[in-house]
Order: sequence, then structure tokens, then C-alpha cells
Amino acid sequence: MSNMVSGNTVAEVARLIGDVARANILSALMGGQALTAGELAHHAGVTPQTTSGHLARLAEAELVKVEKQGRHRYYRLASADVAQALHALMTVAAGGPKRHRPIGPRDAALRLARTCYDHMAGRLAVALADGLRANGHVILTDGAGLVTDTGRRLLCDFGVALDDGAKGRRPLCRTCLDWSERRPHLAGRLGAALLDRALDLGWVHRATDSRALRLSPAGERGFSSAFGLPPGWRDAPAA
Amino acid sequence: MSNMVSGNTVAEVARLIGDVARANILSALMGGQALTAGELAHHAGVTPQTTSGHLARLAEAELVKVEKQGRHRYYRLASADVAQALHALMTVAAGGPKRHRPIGPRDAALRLARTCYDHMAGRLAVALADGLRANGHVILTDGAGLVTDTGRRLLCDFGVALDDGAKGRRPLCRTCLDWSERRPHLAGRLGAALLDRALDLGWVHRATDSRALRLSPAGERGFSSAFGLPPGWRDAPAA
DNA sequence: GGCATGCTTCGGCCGGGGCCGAAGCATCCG
DNA sequence: CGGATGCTTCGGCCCCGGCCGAAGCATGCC
Repeated sequence: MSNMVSGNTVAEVARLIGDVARANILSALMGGQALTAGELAHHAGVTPQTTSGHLARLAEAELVKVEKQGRHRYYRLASADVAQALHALMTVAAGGPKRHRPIGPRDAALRLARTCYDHMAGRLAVALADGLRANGHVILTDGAGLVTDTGRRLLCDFGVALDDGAKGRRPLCRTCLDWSERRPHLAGRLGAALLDRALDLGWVHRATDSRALRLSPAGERGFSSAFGLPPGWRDAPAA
Repeated sequence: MSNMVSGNTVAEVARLIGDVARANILSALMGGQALTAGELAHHAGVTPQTTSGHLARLAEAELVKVEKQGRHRYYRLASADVAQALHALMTVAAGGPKRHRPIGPRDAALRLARTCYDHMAGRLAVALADGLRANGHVILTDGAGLVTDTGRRLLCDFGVALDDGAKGRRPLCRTCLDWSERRPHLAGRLGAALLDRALDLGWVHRATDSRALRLSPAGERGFSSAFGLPPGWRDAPAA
């Protein structure tokens, strides 16, 4: 009877996620792109009118944000907090690091590079994190990371403004367990900024129909020279 | 239609949490202690037989673990992953750092020191984190922390074995946003070890009926001399 | 043994909510 | 302007699952 109050609202949020159609909608939005109601209906596997109801409830609870544009409505996750909660639920759902089921993206392109909410994932992202760590630009601890002075300089040269202004308090550098690689990659403001900048530079391009990222030749060269990707980073992990 | 598979199991987990009674049960277990089915029924606000059904489902899904002892059954959260997922959901439920509603534990004792799953929370825990950080024993980044060499030595002297053996891969040092203080305190293996050791030393004692921790005079002296609590740490935060 | 306590299983009630078809607005196009 | 497209609202169906009372096992105590 002690803390029923907080339990209540927790239940409301969890209940919203606890429906297959809505969970599919939210999972689709974990890709980081804004999607239209119709696309989400397709992902959810239910009719548009049903989806519309779900989206209204999700928006009401501020789990997603909506943006009108012409006769489309674009939906996206409302905040990184929501993405993190979904991530945590996926971790629990996967049964912890228990079953080493070789699921994860089976598509080779997805394994190589993809988006994860607002940052990069896949072998490329893991290799980037490894390279930055090996060169002492970041220090990765459990769940988060610290950008060193040399790293700050490097990233500034690369063109990402770390901008420590305590705006919004979105964590600067977080690590995120890569589904396919089972090793950490970079998330947080830093991870998001890296993806933004890489897209700007044309080093990676979004696939139109999936979360995959295509690495351009320029990106291949650029990432290697800028961040020192370890040799053979494209290969499957030893384990 | 792409990733419906993972969405499915995410939905199952979230659905389990998405019931008021079950959410209350899990919230109660966030205290870190194992509780009997009867106590949980009380927390949930439903009859024992209803609670029994809920607990069976939670155990089936491995969100909680059960341990028979005489004619009692003690339940606890199954893993730190579950605690983290609940924490993330609470964060979303609280509406992010949006509404600064002065909720949080209203009881003064709870504000001062309490348990949070398996580690300490409240002003004491925040002050401990501050002290360790101020003296360069840990470096706190967003969501995690790094124990320095001096910190490692200090903690070893204090009697906690950090034991880097990659056993279980439970993160060593994490930070956790304190509900009442809105500032980070220490969690992870380190946070759990600190609570254990403090209980062993008799520096804090568990209250019988709540998550509150009572700080003993020895603890007051001990924490101050060992970790350098900032002066006036008992006072309400400036904000 | 007899009885209390703690927990579970069974059966039945009933309300919430997920689903779709049909129809209603909005927007863009020619 | 009329028609196509995208999305929403409305109405009604139906089933899932949360709830409790009663009864059934276990355990412990006298």
C-alpha cells in the first residue's frame, strides 16, 4: 500500500507498451525516423483506423510526438527516455544475456551498419567505439562513457559540437549494447551527433525501407582515417 | 511488419508490468528485500488469491524469483535488468524532468536514506557519491561511473571487493537518478557492495516496514571520515 | 491428532478495450 | 470542381483477463 501512487502511472505507461500492435509501432519508431500513420499501420499489422486509435493514445500519454505535414502525419518517439525504456524492456524480454540465440538482424547489411533510435549500430558503430577507445579519446565504462580532452578536440575537428551547455540534460555519452554484436556502441548526444554528421558528410546513407545504413567509399576512408577503425572490423566477431 | 517478432515479447513483458496490481508488486520489490506473497498482496491492494495468480505469471515470465521457506514464499526481482526496466518506465511515467512535482518520498526518513533495489538512495547516498567524486575516487559520467585507482584502494580498505572478474557482467558502477534529490547516486555492483558493507558494519539498519534506512551514530562518523561527506549534507538541496 | 496460518487452484462474473466496417473530414491534384 | 489519398471518428462485436468467494493443499505449532 506504500507506493501505489507511482505504481499507478508506471502501470499506465507499461500498459500502453503492453499491446502487440502498439509495441510494434514503438519498435518501428526505434529506427529513429519519423514514420507516417499508414506506415505504422503496416508495421503494426492492423488496419489504419485501429492504428489511429493507438497513435492517439500514445500521443496523449506523450510517448510519441506527432507532426502534421500536408495530408500526412509523421510520428516519432517523444524522447530518448522512451527509447531507453523500450530498450530496457527488450533486454528483459530477451531473457538477459541468457540464451545466446543467434537472432539479431539476419540481414548482412543490417549487421554491418544500421540506426538505433538516433545513433548508429552494427559492426561499424562497434568498431567506431573501439577505435575511439583504443586511441584514448573516450573512456567507456558500464553504460556510459567519458570523452577525454583529446577526444573532445578530435570530435570538434570532425565537426560535432559537444556543447556541454546543460541544455535538456540529455546525457552526453552513453553506451548501448549492440544487438547483433553484443558489444557496446556509442549512444547519447555524442552518438546522435556522430550519426548526424556522418549523414551530412555523405559517409553513410539511410536505406529507404529499413533501418540499414549504407557505408559510402568516402565514409569507409573517412571513418578509418579520422577514428582509426581496427583492421578487419568488417569481419564477424571471434566469439 | 519488419520487426514484429521482438515486438511481441516486448509486449508480453510490458503487459505484465502494465497492470496496477502487478506494477505495485514490482514497485514494492524495488526495495530490494524479498517479500512474502501476503505482504505483496497488501502492497498490491488485492486479495491473496488474486496476488497469487499475478505472482505465478510474473515468475513464469522470470520477472521475479521465488524462494520457499517454511510456509512462506519469498519473492524478489529476478535480475538487475528488471529493476532497470522498471526504473526506465518510472522515468517515462514521471514525464521526464518536466513537471517538477514535489512528489518523491514525503517521509523525512525516506528522504534521508533508503534502499533502491539493492543499493542506497536519498541524501546520504547522494552525499556519498558527491564525496567520492570530490576526492577523485570515482569519475561520474552520464549513467555510469569509473572507479579510479585511489578509489579502488579506498574501497578495498573499506572492505568492499570490487572483483573485476567478469562474472555475470553486472555493471560495476552505474549512477541512478535519485527520486527525492534529483541528483545521481551510486548503483551497480559498487552501489550494492556499499550497502552490503554498510549493513554489515552496522552503519545503517533497515527499517522493518519500509524502504527507509536508519543511519547509526557509528555510521555518521564512519561515512564522514571514510568518504568525506560534504558539510551540511543533511540539509535540503538548494534548488 | 487438531487447528491455525500461508498460499494456491477452481469457477464464475463482468468490464475494459482491441478489432474492424462504414462513414466523415482534410488535403492535394488535375 | 470532382475524385483520389491519408487519416480520423463512430458504432458495435467479442474476447481476454482481472477480480473475488469457496475450497483445497501445505506447513508449523500445541
